[in-house]
Amino acid sequence: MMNILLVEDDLDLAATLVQYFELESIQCDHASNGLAGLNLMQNNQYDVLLLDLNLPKLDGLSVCQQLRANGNDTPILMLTARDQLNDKIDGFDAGTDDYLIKPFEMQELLVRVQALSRRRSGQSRILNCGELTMNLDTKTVQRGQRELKLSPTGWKLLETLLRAAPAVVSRQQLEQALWGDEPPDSNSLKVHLFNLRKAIDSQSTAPLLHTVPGQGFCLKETRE
Amino acid sequence: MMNILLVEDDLDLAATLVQYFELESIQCDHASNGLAGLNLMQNNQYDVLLLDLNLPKLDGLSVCQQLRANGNDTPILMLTARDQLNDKIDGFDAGTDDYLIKPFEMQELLVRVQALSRRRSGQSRILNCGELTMNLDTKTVQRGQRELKLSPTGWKLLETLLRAAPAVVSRQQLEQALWGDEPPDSNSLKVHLFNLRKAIDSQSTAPLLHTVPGQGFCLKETRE
DNA sequence: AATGGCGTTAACCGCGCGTTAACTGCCCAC
DNA sequence: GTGGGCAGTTAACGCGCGGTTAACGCCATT
Repeated sequence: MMNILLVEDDLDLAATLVQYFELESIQCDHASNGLAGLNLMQNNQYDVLLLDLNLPKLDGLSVCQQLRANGNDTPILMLTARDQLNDKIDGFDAGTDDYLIKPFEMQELLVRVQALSRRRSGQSRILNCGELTMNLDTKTVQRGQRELKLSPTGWKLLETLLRAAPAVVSRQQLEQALWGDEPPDSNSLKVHLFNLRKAIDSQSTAPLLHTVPGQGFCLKETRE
Repeated sequence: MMNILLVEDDLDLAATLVQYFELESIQCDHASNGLAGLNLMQNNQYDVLLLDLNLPKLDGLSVCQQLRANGNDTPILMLTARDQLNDKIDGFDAGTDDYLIKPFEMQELLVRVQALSRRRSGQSRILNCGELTMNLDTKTVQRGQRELKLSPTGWKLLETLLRAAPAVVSRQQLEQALWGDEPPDSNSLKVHLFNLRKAIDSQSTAPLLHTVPGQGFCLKETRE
């Protein structure tokens, strides 16, 4: 069962689309502004994101950029009334995967959504690094055979690190991923990282979570 | 460097496209019929496949189906003169990732190709000079096989030198890069450069970091 | 009302890193 | 031969970053 998110401020259109998708047995959530959409994306797992370009609170391009900055690589299909080529280019630069000009035919939207989701679903919904594996479906994390218990923030933290691995993720990026634009004042991130370390690395010989001084943190196997 | 395959029987159009891609430094192979295209696909590794729908010997849809049946999941962008919705649906059913209707603008083709290839491979960002390589994602630096350990400032210093290499960078520019408009009073830069030298060049025969008296510093391979 | 999980906050600590100053060695001018 | 300037080298100091711990408060569950 496919599960997608539609972010669209035209409520009539939104209702029509949601209904149409239901007929095709596609579960379609809906947000009517950019901020709400971003929130839903951060707290749920969707197969495809349908994103209007002109949105209240936060426009589609910004939503797209923020998601990508957070390491979210859900396929994004942009909807727009403007058929200017420049907009398309901006969209692709922001990390969009496809584009559709209003007005469009429902059938075409459907096949494009299916194409995007198909490409995605080829990839397994399992993230891993070394002997560490995170299953996005069952929401479980294992180090080797041992199953780890993580708090919600610990989970999100690990997920963003895993998606980026073995690249380094800066403090700023991590804060952005955890709290959006309003990070708490103090060293909360430090504590969460400490707890995550305890969960992941404490009972093992070789640590996976490394700090790169002045740069950030990364997950990496150290072999030698 | 991106590497794509174009399967197109209109030789004029094909020539134009290949040329255009070259301007964008995209390597573009060409086949003029379906069978030849299939052969090339099976013997090479491409980032994206541009596929015309109407082709001699074997039409685009069949090529697409055969590739997918063989487990090849290279992103496919279909080109076609017919803009019938039914064709699109057939295309997506066969495993196509995107669609473009002739005539199209080159620029649009370009961004769509880039979007497809981007999704496929997260290309890592790397700077290098001689046997020195700096990976901006994993924040690691290697000289040959040996991995180097740098302090945050050492890193920044090396990065600005690498970006400029093999050009000379003045003291002032380096100070600007490290501290912005308020450089520390004394010979801090000298010390950092000394440490950087120690990290990069100490265990090697040929130094890479050179000082140009009265001018500044540069990274350069000295071959003689 | 009591409990426990979880996120935030503050305080503390050790050490790495950056800064600083002082010194050396070299080249060139006089 | 002598002095000044420039680049390289070394060691000491002190701050701040990152790690660690404990306490507090919120919320949900019972």
